[in-house]
Amino acid sequence: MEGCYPPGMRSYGQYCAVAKALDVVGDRWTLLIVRELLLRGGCRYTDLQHGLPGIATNLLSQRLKELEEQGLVRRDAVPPPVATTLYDLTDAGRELEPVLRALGGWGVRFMPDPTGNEVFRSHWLAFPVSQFLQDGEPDGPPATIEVRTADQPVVIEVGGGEITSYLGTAPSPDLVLEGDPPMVLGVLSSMLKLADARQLGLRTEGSTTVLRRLRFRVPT
Amino acid sequence: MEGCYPPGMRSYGQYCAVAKALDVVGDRWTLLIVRELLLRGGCRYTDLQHGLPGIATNLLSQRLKELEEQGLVRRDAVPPPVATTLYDLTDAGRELEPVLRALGGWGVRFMPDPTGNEVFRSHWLAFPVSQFLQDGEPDGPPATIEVRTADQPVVIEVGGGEITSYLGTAPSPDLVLEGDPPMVLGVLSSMLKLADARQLGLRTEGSTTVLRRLRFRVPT
DNA sequence: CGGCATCCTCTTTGATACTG
DNA sequence: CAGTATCAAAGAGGATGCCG
Repeated sequence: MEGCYPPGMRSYGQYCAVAKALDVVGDRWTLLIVRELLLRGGCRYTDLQHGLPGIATNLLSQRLKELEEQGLVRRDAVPPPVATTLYDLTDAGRELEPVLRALGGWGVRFMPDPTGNEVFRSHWLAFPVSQFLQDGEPDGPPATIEVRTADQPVVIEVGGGEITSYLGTAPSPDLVLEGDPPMVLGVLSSMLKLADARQLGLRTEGSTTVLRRLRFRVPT
Repeated sequence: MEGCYPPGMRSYGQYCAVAKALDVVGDRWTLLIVRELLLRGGCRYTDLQHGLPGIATNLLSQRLKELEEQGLVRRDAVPPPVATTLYDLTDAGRELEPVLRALGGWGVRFMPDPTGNEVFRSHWLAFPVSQFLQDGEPDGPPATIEVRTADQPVVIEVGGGEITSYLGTAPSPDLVLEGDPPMVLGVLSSMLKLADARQLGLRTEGSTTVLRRLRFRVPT
């Protein structure tokens, strides 16, 4: 039942769009590599390794090769003095974003009960923040939240009805949240009350009133 | 890096909604099983085997067990005289439909170039028909197309701006299309001209004017 | 260092055969 | 019909080695 395009390529052999999509991106780690490239844009091999804790290095290199052959990933050689190669998505690869958003939207149901020994990377916040959080007071003044919860600080900007996030620090944030990822997520999504979170070890600096502007909504 | 919920369960160990979703539905065949259950509703083990050509029976039984443990699939015992067990999705499982639609929407790009030795099942048409086809003449009279391309005939009903499909035969269809799946898909999506398709072996009965009402559109 | 390739072990998959 | 049992082959995970 192997369509067997190149030898070693395993296909479901079904004339169905879902099966054909899974032929290309259904292998283990593949969609997470796409997630990394979507969130980071062009980046180096080592950056990918950092964003994919647990992946074996040979597997990452193999997947990148396959993705390049399938036309989802492009490999750009950056000339000296940088002298490295950057990996980035092609248009076809970038068009997987709705798939990742749908998967993430379905997967949020598992976020409230973390196993405790899971890894977290700050830039993973970008998807949920833009997908699930809304500014409940579009006419309110702009406000910034700095989140310190993992490898790098993240800034969340609220204002004019929009919510954006980026890696970095804010010069004078209205609020600083510091604590482990499930707690920070819980507070941002209003699923955890601030008082409870503080009992569990959340540290805050500044005014927490901005949190009341955040509206959590899983798109239907 | 194993979250290791039950022993044998392989997790990415990442506190990320996408990774958590893939922990549950990222294994080989899992999403195709969900596709079958979405398209068929409650059905028997053997029906699933028929809709999943190529799956090993032990793997199907194992996946169903896992899906049941994860709360995506329910197993209903039907009492005699039928005396069988039906598999069906729970609400959580059914909520994967947007994921499958996104995957299918991305995967249609591979449909124009079939490898030739792929399997096709008629009920797989239901997703693409409802997702990609629109009735371009909502004020036109109702019309029916009967498609004979695989294991069972399929009826496509066009009318009032809506397009629906179901397995079965129409008493007096306006048009009958008979040929292999890529050709029928090509004609339905207007990617293949009727004259060309006929040269390639497409057989038709009745009036083909209804085809001009069908609008193919990949949702953005 | 960054960017892999190799080697080895362990797990998962696939094909087939068999059972209540 | 609805699975379980068995076994070979493929793939994943981990450690380490190589090379500019």
